[in-house]
Amino acid sequence: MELESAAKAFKELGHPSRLAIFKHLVKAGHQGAPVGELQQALEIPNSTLSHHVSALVASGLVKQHRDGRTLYCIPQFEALRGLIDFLMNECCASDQISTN
Amino acid sequence: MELESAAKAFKELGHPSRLAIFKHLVKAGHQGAPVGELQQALEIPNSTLSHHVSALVASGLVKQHRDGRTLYCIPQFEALRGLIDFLMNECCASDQISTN
DNA sequence: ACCATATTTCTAGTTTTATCGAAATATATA
DNA sequence: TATATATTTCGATAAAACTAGAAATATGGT
Repeated sequence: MELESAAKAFKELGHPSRLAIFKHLVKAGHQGAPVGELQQALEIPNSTLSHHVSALVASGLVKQHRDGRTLYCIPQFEALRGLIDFLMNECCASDQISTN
Repeated sequence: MELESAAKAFKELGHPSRLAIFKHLVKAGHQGAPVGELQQALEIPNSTLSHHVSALVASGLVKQHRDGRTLYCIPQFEALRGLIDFLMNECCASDQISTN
């Protein structure tokens, strides 16, 4: 993963609401959760939430999938994995961090 | 690590210059690198660089240690580890991410 | 004391982000 | 087609972040 796109993803996770959104989605698992569920859980106004979700989608951390009236937000575990790898590989002196 | 402080750290890593700074420091190892070295390596104006470094210090990702006229920036591997753990523990559905 | 080096603080202009009510769009159902 | 539900887009404002030149501070050497 390149520095630019890693920075972009970190930036999106760098907002408490968006980090909470992403966390919620990850906990929900591979099927994700509807926007409405996020709204109830986090109590953020519709329009504000929508912008935050859009930002996460733009960064590649989330994708969306409509099922009828419900729009599911699906966390992208590959992208998350990419970030973890970035922190571990690109950002670590080899002897500084162990995995245990 | 709490969500608020994780978000704060992610936010700081969410800027290309700061992520590059942090990466440089990590590569330099536990002794870190002087501000001046960062300046030469990244070609960012003094004052701008200084603000970025301050932001990293404020987030806990970097500490500083003066040696004569030289101010060393020391990456905080504990904090980095905390972020990796946050992504792996708080943000992962147990069966989604493996360590290999 | 003076000068050079290293880095920060001041100041100010520009750009980006955050926020959210209200209106609009999309889909489903009666 | 009328109505309800789910979500986004519009529009406008406020707040925060980015940038960098110039001046200031800190330290060390002569």
